[in-house]
Amino acid sequence: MKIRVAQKPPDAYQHGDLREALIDAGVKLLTEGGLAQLSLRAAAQLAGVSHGAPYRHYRDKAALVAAIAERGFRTLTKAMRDELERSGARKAGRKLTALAVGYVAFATAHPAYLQLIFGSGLSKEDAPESLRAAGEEAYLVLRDVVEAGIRAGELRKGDTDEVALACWSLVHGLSMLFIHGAVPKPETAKLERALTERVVLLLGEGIEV
Amino acid sequence: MKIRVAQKPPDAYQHGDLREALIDAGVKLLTEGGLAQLSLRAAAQLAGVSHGAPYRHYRDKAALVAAIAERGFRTLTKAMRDELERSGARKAGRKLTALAVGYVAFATAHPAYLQLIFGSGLSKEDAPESLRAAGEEAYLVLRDVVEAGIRAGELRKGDTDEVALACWSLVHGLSMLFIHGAVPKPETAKLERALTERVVLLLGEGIEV
DNA sequence: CCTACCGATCGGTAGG
DNA sequence: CCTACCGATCGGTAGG
Repeated sequence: MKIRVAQKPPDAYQHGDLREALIDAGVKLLTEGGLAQLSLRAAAQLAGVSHGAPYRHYRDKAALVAAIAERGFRTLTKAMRDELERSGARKAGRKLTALAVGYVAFATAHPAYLQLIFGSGLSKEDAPESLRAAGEEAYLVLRDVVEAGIRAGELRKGDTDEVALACWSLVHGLSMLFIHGAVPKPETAKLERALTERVVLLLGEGIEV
Repeated sequence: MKIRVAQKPPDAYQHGDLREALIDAGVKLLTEGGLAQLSLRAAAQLAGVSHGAPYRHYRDKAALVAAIAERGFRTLTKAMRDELERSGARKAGRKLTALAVGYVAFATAHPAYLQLIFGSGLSKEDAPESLRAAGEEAYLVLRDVVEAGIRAGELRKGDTDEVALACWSLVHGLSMLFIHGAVPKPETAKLERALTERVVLLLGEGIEV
């Protein structure tokens, strides 16, 4: 005889929005165990439903993955916007620094999102439209700042997308190196922020004589 | 009665070096199907041996993954050194550009390596010593160029590791964005190279006025 | 939304 | 280095 242990989380969703609850569960799995731990079945269990239930809301696993990635983009966009506002920056250089700090903080706080967005088989072609849009929105936060900076004469003249690409690459790369542990990760959020600011400053001023 | 179809590749390894053959197989799996397709069993099949055989050479799956990642680092190091030599660059700015071109070319030619190195659970702590050393060697190629550049007065004075971190972040981020398709990937290697050079130039000269 | 089931794959081990 | 086996997990579907 098998003892049946209650595995349903005490506060699983209650008839409410299983669709959202599954995303929550997926994020949790991702955060705690990485990409390999993300499965529809485990998400269903975490949400307190049977493993057949998710198919009422998602056609297949890829659909849930896309939904999680979409939320990731939205969270990232918000993190950047919040930091931008919080900083009260008015000049392009300061604004870009704020965006960078927001991006890196998001990345190190939720490494699973970046792993999912950039690490899974989600390539741009077969991504659902809403996911593509969420990614585009995040990019536009950066692009707008760059464009305004060039127009205001605070950034050197140049192709807006190319300058934005340089900023994005720098910050994304820094985030990935932090996440992977390739760089000794600063021990406090404050130190992380300071290092991020110095690295961004290098892009601002240039490293050559 | 079951028809037995020959699944052994015609030119699988022959009693030679199964250890190396399994790495080859793993790289192939990774390249063709991404991280999710990498399994010890599939690698064994590709190498033409039974699925129990790999355990004679690798304690577990993680050991094979580490071996593949190590080869990835060595290939990357070679790609950077080759491009550096090929360029004939003598000044730091040109050298850094060459390293960047080599890095990005490696990344887009072998996206699976970067996915494995930076995307799997290989964190710095539990990595075998040889893997850590291979990663360090790749970093030193960059660091040496930066250090020499600062000493020669071709790069602004500053913390060597911090400047190197900025370079690495920029190039790594650019590579990841290319791989993921977040940026419209240049259609030819020549265009990719040109874009990489322009982005690196932005770091060299700075984007602020 | 559940139970029961399918085929497939996996990591790993025993025993030779 | 092979065969045979283990327990586990997975995505997905049928049928209710």
